[in-house]
Amino acid sequence: MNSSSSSPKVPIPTLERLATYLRFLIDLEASHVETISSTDVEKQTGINAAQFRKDLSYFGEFGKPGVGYNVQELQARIARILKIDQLQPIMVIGAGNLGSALIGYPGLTEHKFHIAAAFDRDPAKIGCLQGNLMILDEADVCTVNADIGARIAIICVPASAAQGVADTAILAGVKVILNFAPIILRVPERIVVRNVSFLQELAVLSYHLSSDTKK
Amino acid sequence: MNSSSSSPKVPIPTLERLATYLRFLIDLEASHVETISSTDVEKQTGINAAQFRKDLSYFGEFGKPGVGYNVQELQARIARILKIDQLQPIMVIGAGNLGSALIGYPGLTEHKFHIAAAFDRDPAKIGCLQGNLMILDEADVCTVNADIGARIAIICVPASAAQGVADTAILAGVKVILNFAPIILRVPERIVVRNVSFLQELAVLSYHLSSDTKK
DNA sequence: GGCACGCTGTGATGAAATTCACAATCGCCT
DNA sequence: AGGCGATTGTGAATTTCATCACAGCGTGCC
Ligand SMILES: NC(=O)c1ccc[n+]([C@@H]2O[C@H](COP(=O)([O-])OP(=O)(O)OC[C@H]3O[C@@H](n4cnc5c(N)ncnc54)[C@H](O)[C@@H]3O)[C@@H](O)[C@H]2O)c1
Ligand SMILES: NC(=O)c1ccc[n+]([C@@H]2O[C@H](COP(=O)([O-])OP(=O)(O)OC[C@H]3O[C@@H](n4cnc5c(N)ncnc54)[C@H](O)[C@@H]3O)[C@@H](O)[C@H]2O)c1
Repeated sequence: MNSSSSSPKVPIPTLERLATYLRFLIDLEASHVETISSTDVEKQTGINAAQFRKDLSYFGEFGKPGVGYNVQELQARIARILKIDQLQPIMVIGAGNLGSALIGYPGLTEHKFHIAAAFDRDPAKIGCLQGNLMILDEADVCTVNADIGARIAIICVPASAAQGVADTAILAGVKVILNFAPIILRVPERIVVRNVSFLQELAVLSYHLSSDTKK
Repeated sequence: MNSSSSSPKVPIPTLERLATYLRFLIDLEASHVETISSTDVEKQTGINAAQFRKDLSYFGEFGKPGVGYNVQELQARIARILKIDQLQPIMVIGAGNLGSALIGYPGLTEHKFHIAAAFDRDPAKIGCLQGNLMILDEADVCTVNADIGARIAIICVPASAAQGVADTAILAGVKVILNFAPIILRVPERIVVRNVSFLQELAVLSYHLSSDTKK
């Protein structure tokens, strides 16, 4: 109904699934599949066919009745919707266990995310290379980001330091934050935060063990 | 209304929030706060007060009208609901970047999760120590788990290997799976899977950059 | 060419989750 | 002791999300 320029209210779950579709389509493209129908998607991903069509419908019309969707084209259009059709620079703050894992993760580049800079406060880490990325001083976040222009920050510092580095990142021009620290960040209205909580995931799983009480 | 023994239909979002409450309560307890009201929770976490009360109401009555909730007691009861009131054994499969970060993560123990064993297929890693945990051969998952009795598995192997190790884990008696590989696992009905997808999170964030087109 | 089939896009319907609103309860203060 | 402000627990209303169902179009087949 409306083009990708200004979509008024796209449900968050739809956005989450778009990323799943994108991944799926990339894999399909690698397998040289040219066309796919919503029913095929349902068979292979378990996501309801109507759901898939409705998700796409928020952004325009993509498919041909009687045929389906062109894999390559759809993949490109979803990437555009998600603003990852060209390299999207990211800053990582905290180069400990988790931060290092992210820096070394090739999957990010595959999806056009680019870790442009990584920061830490530990003098033993500053100046060291991780892969081909040098760890920078967290005090320089603002000046460095004036060059880099990252609008996405990933926070991988201990909970006690998370609010502080979030504030700094926002000052440096970051618009959205992926937070791995187990606290709820206080940020201005306009800033979007998403939290990743392994503990939360594990807790939900752990709860489900209850049904197997027999054994 | 019904006790913690057999709750018929607890919404998943409620379970996710329970973990958040738990974390929050642990921090409160460390700050020697004894009592808290649902409105306080709203102020400090941003979660609606009625939501908080309704979430708890699925599991019985916890608070006192006019007063609020006893922090310590509530914390203990949520832990019990989530089955993490005593150490919950977990197996990790794949001791690469991400698996290693998890193995070295102290936050797990803090929440009564215990990584009882870690497996890999790489001969260079098998037999090595990470922290005080020895990496075991992935071929031994079944025999080892006969001793350990882990019902939770965390999958940290490449996407191409994920389905295989999931099958193995299920054979070994695992009931629920936390999957970090970017694929949709095919598992029997009774098995609960939760996927953690950093790319999905980043994609949702990246999408939101659109609204800041002015500058 | 025309007909029949398959698939899309979407309004209508249904389910689920969140928020509202208030009666019931508690502890405190006088 | 009794009334009052504060806070809980929860049915009802609202909002959000998922699914259904079908009109309409495109393609290929006869
Ligand atoms: N490791 C995991 O598997 C895991 C899982 C879930 C959540 N987390 C969370 O992710 C965060 C990071 O975990 P981790 O295991 O990598 O911890 P870590 O201790 O290995 O690394 C934290 C890093 O942050 C740096 N740091 C501290 N204060 C800083 C500051 N003000 N500015 C910049 N850098 C600073 C430290 O020097 C260190 O290098 C924590 O909040 C943790 O709770 C980790
Ligand atoms: N590193 C990250 O930050 C990150 C982020 C998001 C998702 N992931 C996903 O998590 C998974 C692991 O990522 P990683 O960075 O740790 O990769 P990695 O390559 O560092 O580690 C993978 C490990 O799995 C082992 N392995 C391979 N096949 C195996 C098998 N059949 N049985 C047992 N072990 C096996 C390998 O030997 C290796 O040690 C991948 O699916 C990746 O897409 C990683």
